[in-house]
Amino acid sequence: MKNNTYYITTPIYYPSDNFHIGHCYTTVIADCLSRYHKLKGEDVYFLTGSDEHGQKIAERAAAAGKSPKEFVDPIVANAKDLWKALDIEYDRFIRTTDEDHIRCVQRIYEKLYEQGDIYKGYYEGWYCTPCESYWTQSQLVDGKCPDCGREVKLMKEESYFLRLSKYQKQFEEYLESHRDLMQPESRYNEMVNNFLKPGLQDLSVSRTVDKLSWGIPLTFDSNHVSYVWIDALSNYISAMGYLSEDDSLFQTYWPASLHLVGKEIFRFHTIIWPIMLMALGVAEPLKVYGHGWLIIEGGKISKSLGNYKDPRIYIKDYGVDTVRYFLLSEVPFGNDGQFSELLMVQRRNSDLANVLGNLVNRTLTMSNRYLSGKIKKNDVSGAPDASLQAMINDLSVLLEDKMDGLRVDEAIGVILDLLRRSNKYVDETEPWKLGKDPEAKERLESVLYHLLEAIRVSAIALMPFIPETSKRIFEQLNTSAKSYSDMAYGKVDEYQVTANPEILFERIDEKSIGVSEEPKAAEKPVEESKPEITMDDFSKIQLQVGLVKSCKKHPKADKLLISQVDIGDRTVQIVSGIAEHYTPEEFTGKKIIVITNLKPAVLRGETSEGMLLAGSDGKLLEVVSVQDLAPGTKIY
RNA sequence: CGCGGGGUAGAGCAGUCUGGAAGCUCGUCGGGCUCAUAACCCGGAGGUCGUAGGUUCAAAUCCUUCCCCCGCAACCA
Repeated sequence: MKNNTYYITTPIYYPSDNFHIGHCYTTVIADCLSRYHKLKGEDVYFLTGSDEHGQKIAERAAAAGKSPKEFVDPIVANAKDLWKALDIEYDRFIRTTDEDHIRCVQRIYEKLYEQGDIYKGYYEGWYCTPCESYWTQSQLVDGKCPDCGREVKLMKEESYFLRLSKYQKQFEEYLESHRDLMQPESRYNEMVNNFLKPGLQDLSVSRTVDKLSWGIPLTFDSNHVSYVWIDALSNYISAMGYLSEDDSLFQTYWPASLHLVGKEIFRFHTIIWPIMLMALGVAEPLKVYGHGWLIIEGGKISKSLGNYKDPRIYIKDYGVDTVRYFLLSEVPFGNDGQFSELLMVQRRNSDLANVLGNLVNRTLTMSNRYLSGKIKKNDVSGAPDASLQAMINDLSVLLEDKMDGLRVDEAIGVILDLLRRSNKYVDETEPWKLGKDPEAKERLESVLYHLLEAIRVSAIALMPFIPETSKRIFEQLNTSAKSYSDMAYGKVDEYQVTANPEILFERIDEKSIGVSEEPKAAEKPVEESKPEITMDDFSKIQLQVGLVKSCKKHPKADKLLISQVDIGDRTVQIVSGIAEHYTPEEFTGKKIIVITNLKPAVLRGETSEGMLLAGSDGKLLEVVSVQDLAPGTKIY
């Protein structure tokens, strides 16, 4: 890597469905950091993309009667359109179905295979045929399947494995001197304690074609395709031409300066990926940042819950910069943040309309009214000038400090501080009074010049965050002093500002959005329906009323309750994952609906002889119950 | 005793490492101003800094107890 390069990536997202505001969050941060480093004059490469292989997409495509590629194409097209709408300036959108990626992944497999870091092995496990699952010795209950309690047999299935274990020690040593690989650092212990200390297991990296066809074929074994992580993680170097005829990008940009990832895939990026690279003899990425999530009304954004709208609706209603600004400012470093339309509008009103927009508007109006829009640099100084000048000149340093630390939200705060100070400066200097005093023309010009400089420098700082707005500000100021080196007081000799200032951000009445928000969230179920079934299928299920006679917590699991349920002719034990929603006391005595002919299962050592009906939206969970029917009554 | 993070004004956070007047943004109440987008500026109210104890001249900050939240892992028929 050359000194002056900056290579940043987002995860490649899984296009089993259209992207939501959570994807936007990661991508907008990446875009912001990318633009910031470009602004500083660095040679930036910004990669994003989609991860298109795997079981789930194969299944969803089959359900839709399409090939996987056909299924994914429109989703990817839609994603690109979304990034365009969000002003995302990426250098490449890589798809794991791209020719060059596939070729690169195959070569990586070959290389690792040839040097013995990938070996053919077997899931050696106890296989339960009816459950189609493997279990380790320790998972077995009385030597039987922990799921269904039946006999298991020792079976082997072919798979290739990546020797993570071989590199464990080497990686641990590397980590000790590169703690800042993991950002925020608080996740360091989490990773080391949970995954490294217990010892790394070799990672299964292939599937046989009869189990999974939608993957990259392995060149040395036509019976296997790639499975998940080598395929997905390699995108960061396949996009750079690693192991290809032209690897100039790789030579220029690798190692990556920053992989931005959600905290749910942090582990793969900070353990498996570095070890993979170690095995390939390739340098480690410099940093991996696991950011928090946007939370909607207490719950994670989720495709299956359908608790989100197409982000383009917000862009259309409020403008791209309102959405970008909110995403960048709302979520504290490494923590989760709240997303709601109301919060977004509030932030737009208070920061963008009141502080920024109004400052620009009042300054331009006075410039035109009192000095016909022509303001020269001028030395007639007054009391508050020095402190404003100091803030203008300090901005780039403060901004750099925050951005280097990935404190994007705090970086915005630093810019807002200057804008707030500028609004205060207006009150301190009272230019409207100076404007009425012919003697004070020089001083007035100096005051307005200070304000224009504060706005200009702020607008430069805001370019990575809200580029469209910065552009509009430069147009209204009619200035070309907008490079990084222009972030200092006094870089413009004379302004001739626009005669017709336009409002940057109209205030939005909060009442106009509060109403429509809540119903709409629930209105839009994105969850796919299950395939049609026949009456025959349904009649296989035996549903009966059950009376919960007693109930206790599962001694070895947090989420499970164990209930003794009277279903008329007998009493059965049912284990259910509702401990977070019901206490044993309040659950006892309920009359519930039970599936009574379900194959018994063993959950953490307790037999469950049925299943109860309950509904959940991800947050609220309610068990279906009846009033008057007697235990044992059949439900149709 | 699986591992980790956190509890500071109605909301969201900083301050804790390196002990020394409890701070910022939003909201709220009052005042000012009139260049501006009901904006902007100033001021007020609002805190047992989770709890109990300890160290110290001095504790949000250091030590110990307990309580509560959230992640990870496990588990969710």
